[in-house]
Amino acid sequence: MRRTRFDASECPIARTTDLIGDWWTPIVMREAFIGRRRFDQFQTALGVSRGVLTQRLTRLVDEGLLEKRCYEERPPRYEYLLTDKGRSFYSVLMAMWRWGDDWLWEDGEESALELYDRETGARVRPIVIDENTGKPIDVGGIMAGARK
Amino acid sequence: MRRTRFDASECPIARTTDLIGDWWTPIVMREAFIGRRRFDQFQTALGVSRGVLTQRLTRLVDEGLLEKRCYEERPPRYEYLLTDKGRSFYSVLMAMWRWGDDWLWEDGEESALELYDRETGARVRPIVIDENTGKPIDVGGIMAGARK
DNA sequence: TTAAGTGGGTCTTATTGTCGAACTGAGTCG
DNA sequence: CGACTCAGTTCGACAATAAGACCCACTTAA
Repeated sequence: MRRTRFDASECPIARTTDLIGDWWTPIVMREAFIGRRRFDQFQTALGVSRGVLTQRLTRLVDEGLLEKRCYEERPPRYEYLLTDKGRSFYSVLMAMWRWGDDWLWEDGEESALELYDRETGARVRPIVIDENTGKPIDVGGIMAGARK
Repeated sequence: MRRTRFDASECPIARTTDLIGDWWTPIVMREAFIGRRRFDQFQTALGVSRGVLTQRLTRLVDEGLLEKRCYEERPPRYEYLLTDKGRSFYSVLMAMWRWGDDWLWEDGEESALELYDRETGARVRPIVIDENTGKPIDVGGIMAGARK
């Protein structure tokens, strides 16, 4: 049986899950944000099987998060660049970072990595708020409903 | 071969991926936020195979996002409740919502669902910012580095 | 001019994961 | 008694992942 697809769901969470729910995919995107571009850069950085990497990069290109560009004709060489859609996915990774950093280390243990502002060097802590009111998002205060 | 695990990675994104990278898992969490509690509520709402649902709920309990509680002794009946860790995962789902809503509908088409403030009824648009400066998170401005 | 190397993949085999449906089992209801 | 409910477990078929071998177009070094 084919794995259940969510890409035609009404729910944005489900559609996003369909795209990034493949094993490795969020981590491939992370590497793209770090600046990796070429197949072998991804492959050696991640140690992922070449077959899986091919499938993931191809899907991310198909979905428009990455763009495959030939940067050299002879011999033919390609690179994978972030598109606007791909770049804006950074928010999701940052939300994942924050939650993972807050909850996925044992008490006493601390994650070794932190986020910094490239200009000021200040520590950055991602948080999800409502763009309109500036209030933090919390479970109780929000509901989903039909578009008015 | 066993699927590659990221739960011991140094990177919070990778650890989060390990947890929610299972097919169905983010959607099970979504249902928990909607208020589902019992096995059959999840199962009929989602149509997921019962075996997979069992595995997902068990893992979410093991990882501390849900708590399994017996709410009736005779006959024995259980419910799955969000813990603090689970509730705080809402941010990640909201970031996924926003990105999916922005990018996963064709031009001209619009998603049918929106988020509303439960009190004011105003539309809510999640956005990820830096908690310290209030500035939106963007790719260029941030770097990851060793904890100082 | 052949040998080794590089970038970007494909192919194969073995193992895991997922799907759908049927089955189990404790307990309740009529 | 038989039917029904909740909360799962079990099963066989099919899909996805891992690891590594292989391939091909070119380039560089000997």
